[in-house]
Amino acid sequence: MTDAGEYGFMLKTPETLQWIQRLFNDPDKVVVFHNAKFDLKMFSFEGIDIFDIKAHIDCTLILSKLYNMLLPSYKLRWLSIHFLNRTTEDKDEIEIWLKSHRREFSAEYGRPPNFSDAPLRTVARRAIWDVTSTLLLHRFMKPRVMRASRSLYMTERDLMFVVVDMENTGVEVDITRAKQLRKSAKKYRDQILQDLKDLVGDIVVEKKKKGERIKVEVDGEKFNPGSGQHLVGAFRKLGIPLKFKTKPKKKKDGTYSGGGNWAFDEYAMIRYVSKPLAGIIRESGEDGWPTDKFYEEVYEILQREGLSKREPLPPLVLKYRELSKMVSTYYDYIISHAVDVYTRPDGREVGVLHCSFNQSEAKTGRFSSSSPNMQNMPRILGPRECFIVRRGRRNWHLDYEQVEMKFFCHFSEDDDMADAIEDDIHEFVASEIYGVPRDQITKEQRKRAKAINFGILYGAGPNKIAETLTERGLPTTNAEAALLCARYHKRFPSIRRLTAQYERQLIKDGYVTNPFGRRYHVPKKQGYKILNYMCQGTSADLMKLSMVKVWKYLRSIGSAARILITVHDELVVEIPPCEEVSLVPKLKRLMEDRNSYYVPITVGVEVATKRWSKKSDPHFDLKTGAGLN
DNA sequence: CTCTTACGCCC
DNA sequence: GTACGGGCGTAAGAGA
Repeated sequence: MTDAGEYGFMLKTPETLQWIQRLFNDPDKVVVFHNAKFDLKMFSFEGIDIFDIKAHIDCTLILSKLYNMLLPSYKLRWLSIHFLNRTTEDKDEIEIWLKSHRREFSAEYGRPPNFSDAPLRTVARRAIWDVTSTLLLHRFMKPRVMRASRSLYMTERDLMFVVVDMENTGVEVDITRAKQLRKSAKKYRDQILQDLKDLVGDIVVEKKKKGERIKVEVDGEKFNPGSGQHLVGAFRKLGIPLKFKTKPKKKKDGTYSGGGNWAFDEYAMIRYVSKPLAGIIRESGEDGWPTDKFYEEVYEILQREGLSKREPLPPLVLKYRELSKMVSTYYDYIISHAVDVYTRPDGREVGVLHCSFNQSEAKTGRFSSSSPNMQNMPRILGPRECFIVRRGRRNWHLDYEQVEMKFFCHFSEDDDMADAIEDDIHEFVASEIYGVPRDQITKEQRKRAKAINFGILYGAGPNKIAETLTERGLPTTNAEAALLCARYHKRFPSIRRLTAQYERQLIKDGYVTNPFGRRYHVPKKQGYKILNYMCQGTSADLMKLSMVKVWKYLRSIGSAARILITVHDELVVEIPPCEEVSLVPKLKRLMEDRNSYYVPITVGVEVATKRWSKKSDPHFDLKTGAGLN
């Protein structure tokens, strides 16, 4: 579809690809996509050099997200109906076709059908409706977003190419290691399962059927620690009175649902066992004990303290869950999704994992990551060991230090807090709210102050702060937390002034704007979220800008270094050793901003030489350059 | 097969 | 008197 109203539908052929190439080479053209990243990726797979496009590429998905982050849907269909008053059939013809042909198609071709398998007429009709909508949506969104958030949109637009490049690069994985870890995790998982079966035996399980409760006997061999219902049966059989229920959970739309079932999460389990075992659960989690140590320790405590035979149930269930998760979420996934797999001369099987990064999913402006999610890899347990550094490269982790807390200082403009952020903000706040000199602050006091700092950043109230602390093993009453919060606000009055100011802006305009021009439309009832949106979102936009800067710089000098992943305030770049000396300090400077804000925004640098780890290499000193090459 | 619920990991 | 922010993925269960 063009501005002149011409439209058409093309099949993928060498000729049409050439046509696309010519279009991309024309600096006078503006080419619009809804979710351009997807199309750019497709084109790059077809051999088109998307990083050298002369035309101006726009994305209506990104535009719509910037226009308003709170819309119930960002599908072309919804946006068109809502903003363009376009009409459409109630049903999605292609979706219907896919659904009704799934079985028969899979039987014939051995895979489920996709878009391009649908009848040409259906596909063409839908495609034309889509491109027409996209162009009209562009006419609506572009001027509005350019008025409100011009430079931000330009960053997001450049960022699309960075993301495609990053995803196409992928990360190298050590499949041999993943298989070893999976084997070991399965071994312990099965051993623990056997222990649990022996401990629990046959149980009676309550199931629901059409609103009625039905009792079913479950053979000991069929016991499943992953089932809440089975756990209820097991606890009853072993004579452990059930005490704790799940609480309603907040859903994405802000409403609450769920809750009321018997809870078996870690905190509940800790409260079901005696003190020594609870200690083991906590300590093993904090220090990342190996499974065998945990296992032996549980039984040793049982002996030593002469505890009841049923006591290992909760810790073993926790460990079973953890190991199951490791196997299914991480090891299985890595092993089955690695591509370009080959065996290195040293006998190790390695491959590449191409995960995806979504630059316009999170409301605040942050990236999200999926398939697999690289942003929630456990920090202490096995999975990170599976990610390795490419031969002839080292991975440099550049991370913004305390960046959200720094923007918090920036917005609140509290001089004392700004001074403390570069040292130890939690200790400083502890000293202020406890009225104790900084060198006399205890670990507990600092921990509570830290919880308050983050709690206030996240919009929590005293009760929630008390609850969080208690769950984390530092019992705190509501009154205690309320007192500390009150002292906090008395000592740092600018925080309340700031939130009040945000609330006023919200009432006046319906949104609040961050320093990069990103607007946060927030329901008036949820004003407590704004402070967090501002801190989290400003950090995110700074990172996005940095990624574009870094990527452009690397290209401009023809560097072989590549951006691998981003984890919110951290950027991982793989660099050939010969470039390190000049590049690392340069990237650090590119990312840092020591002047624009109330406090200097600085970047910490760490290097990983073999595996994915933030641990510094003790043989490398950035300042002296010792250890290079 | 799809939805909800519970759980748990990350910043 | 209110109320911790932002994500993703898995398994189990229930209803269709």
